[in-house]
Amino acid sequence: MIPLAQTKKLLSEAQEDYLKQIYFLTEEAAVAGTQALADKLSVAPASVTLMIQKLAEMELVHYEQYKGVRLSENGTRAALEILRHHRLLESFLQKALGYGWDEVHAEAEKLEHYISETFEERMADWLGHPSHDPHGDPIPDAKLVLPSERGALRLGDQEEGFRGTIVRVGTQDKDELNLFRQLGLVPGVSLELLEVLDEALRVNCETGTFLLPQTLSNKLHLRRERE
Amino acid sequence: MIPLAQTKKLLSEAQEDYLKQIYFLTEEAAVAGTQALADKLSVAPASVTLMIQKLAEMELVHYEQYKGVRLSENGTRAALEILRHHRLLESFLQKALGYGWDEVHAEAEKLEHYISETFEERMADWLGHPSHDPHGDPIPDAKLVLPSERGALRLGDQEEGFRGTIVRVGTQDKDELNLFRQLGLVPGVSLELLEVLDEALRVNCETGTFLLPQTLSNKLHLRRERE
DNA sequence: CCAGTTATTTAGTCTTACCTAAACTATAGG
DNA sequence: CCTATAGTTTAGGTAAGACTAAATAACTGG
Repeated sequence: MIPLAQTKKLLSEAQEDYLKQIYFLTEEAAVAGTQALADKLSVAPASVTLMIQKLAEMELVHYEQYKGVRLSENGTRAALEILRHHRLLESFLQKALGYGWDEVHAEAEKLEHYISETFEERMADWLGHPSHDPHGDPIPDAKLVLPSERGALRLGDQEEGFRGTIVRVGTQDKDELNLFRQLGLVPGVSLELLEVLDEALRVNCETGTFLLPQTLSNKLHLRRERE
Repeated sequence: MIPLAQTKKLLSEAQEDYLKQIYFLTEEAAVAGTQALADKLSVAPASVTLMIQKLAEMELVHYEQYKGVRLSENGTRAALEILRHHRLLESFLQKALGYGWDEVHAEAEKLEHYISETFEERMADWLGHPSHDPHGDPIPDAKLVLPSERGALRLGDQEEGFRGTIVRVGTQDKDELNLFRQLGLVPGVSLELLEVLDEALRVNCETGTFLLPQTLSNKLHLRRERE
């Protein structure tokens, strides 16, 4: 009488980090490349290949040599679980423990690997089962389903004259976060796209008018405002 | 220009666990023996010797071959830090997140190694800087000073007729904790020592009269009640 | 005070988990 | 078709932590 296959976790911190990065990279590109992963994780490409092979053996990823890697169903589940941990932690640290907007990430990054399902659940209860974290990033629910993001548009894709409300600041970089906050570009703020330049956008909001480089403007997600 | 020596942590989970156990064992016995540590940590004695040598090199313990081991000043600091993490976590999980009396330990045992000083501090704030955790165990303060335990007596050391109030249930064992709770022996409860037998004590409290084996009665700490 | 027992340490291995450099190989774009 | 680039293989390294077996020290009871 063999017990049910363990959907349960036995993943190391490193393995979870690989899965998370594969998840992020395949949000845009179908498959994740070795080099891109190596950059994100600050390791040599050879290390990535090795780890990917291990993850493939565990059936957490689909892997084709020289082609790239993407998450399997189990891998996606694992990644979403980590994402849920991370984003609930960010919310909880901020709302329950008074962490600052830029302090939460590092702590969540560590703890996401070590909290139990119970901890996850109790945080969700405490927070009232939020659908988004303080940066506007969507939190998978207990069944690991992401809230639908209907109407969320990337600022970088819009045309001059576009007006919208920021719903998400899609970056984890501490400096970028601080910059956004200093510019007053946080979820809830209304904004107008004044001019599309070569490498930047000119935008206007409550706190003023700025030039926003493409790299940054692609990280802002907005909901269109009816004019 | 070399920066100040790092009193800061670079200890592995295993190392921290060794330090913690040495701390507990030397609460009663001046030095901790290899065998006792091996039992507590569920490893072979040889493994303990190896680790102790490593810790001695790091100047976290004082070690004399064949004699035993005790914490150095730095080692004590490290152990108290972990203890503080653990006990704050137990309190916080219970009070803020509604964990049950027996659920807290396992989670705290894991997380104590990974939370930051910030997390520690914020929990302490949230809890109002408690001096004791839900089991009555003392929590070192931010400067790692333990609250004085004046008047706390071990039940096992008392004579027939002794009456006192439980202030601490000094065990981490899940089954023992459950037993104590089922008997109604939790901090705050008043109790009378009826009879001292060979291997057990007969005690009486609100919830009834029981025979308590020595091994258990040594774990109850009480404050004498004025008659 | 010595012998047998027990506790402790040494020595030599093992495993796991990651990582790297260097050499080799596939692939896709000109 | 051919080469630059991205990806892979190979071989090897490190670090942590554990184990067994054998040697040695310490304790204890006669």
